[in-house]
Amino acid sequence: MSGALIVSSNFSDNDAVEMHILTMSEDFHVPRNQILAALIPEDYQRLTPHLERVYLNAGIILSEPGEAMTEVYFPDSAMISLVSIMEDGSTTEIAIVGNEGMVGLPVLLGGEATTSCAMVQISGVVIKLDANIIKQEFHQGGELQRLLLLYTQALLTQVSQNAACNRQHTIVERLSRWLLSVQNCVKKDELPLTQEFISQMLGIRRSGVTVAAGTLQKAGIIRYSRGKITIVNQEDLEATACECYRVVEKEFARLLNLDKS
Amino acid sequence: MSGALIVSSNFSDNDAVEMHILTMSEDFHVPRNQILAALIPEDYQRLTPHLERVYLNAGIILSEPGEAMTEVYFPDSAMISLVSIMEDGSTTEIAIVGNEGMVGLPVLLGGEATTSCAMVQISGVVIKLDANIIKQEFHQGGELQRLLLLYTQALLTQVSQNAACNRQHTIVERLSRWLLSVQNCVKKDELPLTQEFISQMLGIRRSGVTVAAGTLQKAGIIRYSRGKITIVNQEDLEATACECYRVVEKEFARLLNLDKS
DNA sequence: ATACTTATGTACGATACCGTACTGTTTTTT
DNA sequence: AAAAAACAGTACGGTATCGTACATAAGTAT
Repeated sequence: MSGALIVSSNFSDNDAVEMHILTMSEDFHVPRNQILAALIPEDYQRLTPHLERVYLNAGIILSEPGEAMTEVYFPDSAMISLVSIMEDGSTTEIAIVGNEGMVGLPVLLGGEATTSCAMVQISGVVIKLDANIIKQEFHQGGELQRLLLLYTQALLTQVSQNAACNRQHTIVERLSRWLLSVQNCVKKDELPLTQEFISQMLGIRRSGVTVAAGTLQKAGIIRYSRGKITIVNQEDLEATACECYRVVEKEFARLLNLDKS
Repeated sequence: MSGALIVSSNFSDNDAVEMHILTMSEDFHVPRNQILAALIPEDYQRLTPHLERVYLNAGIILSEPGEAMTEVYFPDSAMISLVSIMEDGSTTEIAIVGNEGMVGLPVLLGGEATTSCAMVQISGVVIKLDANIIKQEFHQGGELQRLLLLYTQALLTQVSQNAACNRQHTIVERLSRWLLSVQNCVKKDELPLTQEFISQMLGIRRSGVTVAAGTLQKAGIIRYSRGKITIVNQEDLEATACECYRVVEKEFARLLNLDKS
C-alpha cells in the first residue's frame, strides 16, 4: 500500500477517469472524513490496515443500480452524488455525499445494492474500505455503528427534503440550494461544474440551467464560465435558495454535530 | 391493557380523531404487520407484554417535526404517510408506511425526531411499542435489528424514488402510482380517500386531482364519489402509472421478501 | 323540509418549464 | 493552423400545472 498505482475504472463517458491510489501520508490517521475522524483511536486503529486512500476523477461510477457493493467509500475531499436514472435516461440527484458521510450504506443495512447510482461529481480523495471489513466492525455495535446509523438518518432527511423540494420549488431556488450544498461539501467558493452536469443533477434541461445561472450572475451572486462556477455572494445565495437548504443543514448539524447540507 | 379506552389526540383539523385501545384478542401473537410476523417466536414473545394494539382514525398525527418519538408504530391495517410540510404550509408525501414497515426509525437510528410528520392516512390498527423497549431489543443485534435495517433501506429506496418521481412524472402517472401503492398497503380495491387528501400527498392542487382522477375514471380504470375511490382495472392502472411503482415494488420484494410499494 | 357543510366539477388566464434547434464562443485535438 | 469538441447563450412554440374563483351535487344537521 505504498507507492502510486493506477487502476482503470468502469466509467465510460469521460476521458479523465483514472483512479490513483495515493501514497499514504504521515497524517493519514487524521482523515478529513468526519465519520472516520470521530472514531475513537482504538476503533480507528483497527480499521487502518484496511483503509485505502484513492483519488477519484469526476465521472467515475462507484456503484451501479442493482450491483452488490464490494467496497464502501468515505469521501475526504471528493463529492459523490447519488443519482436515480429512469428508463428514458433522465437523471435526478437524490443526495449528495461529502466528507460528512459514506457511500455504501446498503452494505450495512443488508440490501447490498441500491436502485440508484453513486458517481463522483467533484474529483478528490476518498477512503476506500472493503465491505466485509466494515460489515464486521459495524455489527460489533460500537461507535462506528452509532455514527453510521446517525448518518443513515441524516441521509434519509436529505433525500426526503429533496423529494418535497423537487415538488415545490423553482429552478432558481433549487439551483441556489444545490450550489450552497456543493460549496459546503468541498469547502471552496470555486466549483468545477458544467451546466450540463448541473442539469442532470437537478433533473432539468441544460438550457434551463443557463437561464437560472444567468439570473444569479446578473444579480451578482455567482460568476461563471466554462465549467467553473464561483460563489461571489454567499449571503444573497442563501436568500435565493429555498428553505430546504437550511432545514437539511440544521438537521445535519443536530445529528452529526457539524455543518453541511 | 384490557377493555376499551379512549385517548384524545393532538390532531385538530378533523372531528373523528379518537384513539381506541382495543382489547387484546387471542390471536394477537399473529400480527399482520410483517416485521413482527417475521420474528422468531422467542424474540416476539419478549416483546409481547409491551405491545399495544390501537385503532387509529385517519388524520391522527403520530409524530410532529422536531419532536422526539416516545413510541414506535407497526401498522397492521392502518396506513401511515410521512409528510414534509414547508414553511408556506404546502405538503408533500415522502413515503407510505403500511404493514410491511414501522413508523419511528429515528428512535433506532439515534436522531429521535425527524423533520417530517407521520400521520394516519387510512384508519386502522397499529401496534404500538415503547421507544425504550424497542431500542433495547434493537441494540441486542438480533433478528429484529436485521429486519429493521432492511426496512430502513427499503424506506430509503421509496423516498429516493419519490424524489426522482416528483421531478420527472406527470400528475396522472403519479396519481396512478400512488393509488396502486395505497391499494397494496390496505389490500382493498375500495379506498377511503378524498381528493383534498390526495392533493396534499401529491403536493398538487385539489382541482388537479379532480382532473387527473376524471381522466382515469373516463378510461374506466377507477370509479369514485365523495371520498371513496374504487380501483376497477388494476392492470390498466399499472400501465398508466410511472415505472416508479414497479421499481419500488420490486425492491421491497427483494429486501423484505414480500410484495408492496 | 331546510339549511349547512363537504366533496367534486369546471373554467380561464398566468406561469414555469420543456423540447428543440441554432449560434457563438472557448478549449482540445490533429 | 485547422478541425473538432465542449460549453454556453438565446429563442420560440408547446404543455403541464398553477391560482383562483365559482358552480353543482351529495351527504349531514337542525
